[in-house]
Amino acid sequence: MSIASLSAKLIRKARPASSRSAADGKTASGRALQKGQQTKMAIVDAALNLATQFGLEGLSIGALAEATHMSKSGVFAHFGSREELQISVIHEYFAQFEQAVFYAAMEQPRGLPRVKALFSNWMKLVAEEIQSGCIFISGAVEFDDRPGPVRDALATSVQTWLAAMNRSIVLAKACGHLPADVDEEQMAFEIHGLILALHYEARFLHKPGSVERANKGFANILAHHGAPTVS
Amino acid sequence: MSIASLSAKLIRKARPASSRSAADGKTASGRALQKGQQTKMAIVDAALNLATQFGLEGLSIGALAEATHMSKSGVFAHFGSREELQISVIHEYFAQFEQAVFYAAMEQPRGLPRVKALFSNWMKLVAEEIQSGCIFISGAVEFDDRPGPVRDALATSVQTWLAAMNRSIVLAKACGHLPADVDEEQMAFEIHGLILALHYEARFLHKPGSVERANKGFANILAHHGAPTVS
DNA sequence: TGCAAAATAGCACGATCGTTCTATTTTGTG
DNA sequence: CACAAAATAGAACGATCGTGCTATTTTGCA
Repeated sequence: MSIASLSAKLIRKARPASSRSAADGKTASGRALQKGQQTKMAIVDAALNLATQFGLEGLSIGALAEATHMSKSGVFAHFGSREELQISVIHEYFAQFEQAVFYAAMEQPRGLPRVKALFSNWMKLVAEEIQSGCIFISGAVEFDDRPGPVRDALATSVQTWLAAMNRSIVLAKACGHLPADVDEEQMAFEIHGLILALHYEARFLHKPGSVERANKGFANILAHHGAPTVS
Repeated sequence: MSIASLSAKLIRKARPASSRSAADGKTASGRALQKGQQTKMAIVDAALNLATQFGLEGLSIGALAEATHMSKSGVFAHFGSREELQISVIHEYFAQFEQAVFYAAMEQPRGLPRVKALFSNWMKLVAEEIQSGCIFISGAVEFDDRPGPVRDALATSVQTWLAAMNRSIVLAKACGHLPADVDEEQMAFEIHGLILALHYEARFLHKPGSVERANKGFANILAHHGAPTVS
């Protein structure tokens, strides 16, 4: 399953009202109203901002109500539970991540250029998140050993992205841009480490030069795994 | 400042009662009682267990009281605030970390053997923490942008350890075990990334083979930075 | 052994949280 | 415009949290 097809799946669930009314045959109105979805999107946007800063666990409905100038129950009614709100935030973050990192790199030709673009886009996003925070990283810590739908949504999103990264390396091998004996799992693991080190040392330790070190580390990984040395 | 000297500094503060009584000249007893310190150590131990599993923010005094079979106020009185409790936990974790990773590696001769031992011990500890959690990692996320004494204690501990790692690489260069032009900050950054990737992929994603990938990554880093290829 | 001080317990406080229930307002449409 | 349904607000709930205050017990030493 491609990262794109998963994204499409996430978009479902958008219009539960219309399908339910058709199934019930009870309510007369055949079309879903739009005002609700509209404000719901605004709430999720605000929630994403709060969650990136304070984490998914630090996201409270009261603070969210204040941020959106609504009442607590007004916000709550859109989701039915805090867990659903958190899941909505995860899906929204995943969609934005997919757009900024994955799709943006698809314009590059398959092979090494695309691998480099994927890393570059990923780096650029995380570098911005040094200020705001990244829920793929904070969420991993918060839901380490807390099973449930929130953890599942988080893990699925991350795994989907990491799998996409893996495939791009496999494709680079197929293109002859990387030696055929390269272990893509190993290479993706090392790249993931660079991103995590960047986030840790820059955001938490405020250590200067972390972005450069992550870039240098990527070049080292490429060189070590047999990519042609360039630029 | 060595990691050892910092550890000694952390131990201070242990006996506030005796020094205060001497200063006041009020209380007659010249010696600090021991029962309090004893149960305090037991509380910190239990708190460390809770904190590794649920994070420093997930550490509640109520749960800690239940774990130690004490009353909330009985626990609370030993620290005066939750922040002090969290700081005590951080200091205790740092002391154990220092013992298991740093001191244990000091038996190895300086140079590459000691660098390898430091990484090996670090790896072994984090591999165990796949089950329990690591407060240097979870704490970094929880106190990303929350200034205060807890964040300071956390950051100081981590920086002390990373500096020790750095120094071991510098020493390896001085011994001629690594080329003189090796960038120890770069090398330490990449090693740190491996540890973080191990913690993320093994503990959160439950991905098998992560320990082997981290070890392989360390060998790759050594090779790329010009260490003699061995075993 | 007695006595002061330290250690611990018990209780209650204010605040915040997610959630529920019941009005009230707003929306979209016949 | 009218009317039903959707959207939002308001108030209250039980639970949990850190913390302060006041007993009560335990400790260590003269």
